[in-house]
Amino acid sequence: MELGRFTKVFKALSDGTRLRIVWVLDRAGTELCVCEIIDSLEETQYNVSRQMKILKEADLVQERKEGRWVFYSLKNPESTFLKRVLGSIRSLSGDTPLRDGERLKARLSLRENGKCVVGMCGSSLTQRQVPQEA
Amino acid sequence: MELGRFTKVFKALSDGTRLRIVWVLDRAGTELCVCEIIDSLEETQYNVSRQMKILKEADLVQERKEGRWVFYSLKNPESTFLKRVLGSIRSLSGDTPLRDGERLKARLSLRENGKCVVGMCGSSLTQRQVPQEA
DNA sequence: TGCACGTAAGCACATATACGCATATAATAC
DNA sequence: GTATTATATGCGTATATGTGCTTACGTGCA
Repeated sequence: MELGRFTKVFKALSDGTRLRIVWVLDRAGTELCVCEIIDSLEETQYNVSRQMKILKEADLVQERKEGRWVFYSLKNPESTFLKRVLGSIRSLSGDTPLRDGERLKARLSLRENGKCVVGMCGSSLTQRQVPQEA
Repeated sequence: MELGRFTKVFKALSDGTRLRIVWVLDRAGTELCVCEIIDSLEETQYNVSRQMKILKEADLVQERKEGRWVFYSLKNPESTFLKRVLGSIRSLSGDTPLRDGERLKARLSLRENGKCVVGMCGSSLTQRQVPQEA
């Protein structure tokens, strides 16, 4: 497997926001609506959207469109390399992922018939205000 | 394990030169003298030296000084995370690592009593000229 | 047709990164 | 001492990256 493929993947994972997204996707086990990721991380809409694009270009996630909604999921790792890398992320812990996981769980409980039915923040916010960092 | 630790490691591995260095160190199985790394990668002295510093700051390698020589080796992975990540790099292949490995082997054969005794390039070059890329 | 909403993209800017070059540091040799 | 050798560092610069803000796109609904 080529050098460029490796560096691309590592680069995609070298950012905190993207790492959290991958972690949450892995944790969820299913595809997630963008708004669910936004609410889980308490990040801005445009930032999450941007990072999703980078993760997609690194071939780490795939998207599925359904009406206005876009669902993202981890791509099935086609190589030992990706299996190991994704596996490594599972040992991620600490305050931030912990809270992300809790918010993810809360967001997922709002689903109906396993589908996302609410927008961002579970309310009518279009843009998020600055999230409080730990 | 903290988010920052993860991103730092991934960032350190997101560069082609550094990835090749880690791969060569892993491949060698022993500590390598800086000049052996330089000759294996056919990279400039200052560039390799710089990347070693970054890898050291990411806690991926350790150094041991002996007179004028400095030997670098992979740190023993203290976590599952690092074990998996380093394991993932082992599946690296392609032209560049292949050639790096061949040059490494050639360079290691110049050792005496398991020690590096020649300088860079096996000759008297102080600075390397531009390496030809594939 | 027009509006609302989920998502993506463009622009601006501050910061980080990679890398060539020259030079510095440190240890050995003469 | 000076010279030589192995390695490290500082400077300059081109390019990449992260992120806030605004705006555009696309779909569904009144």
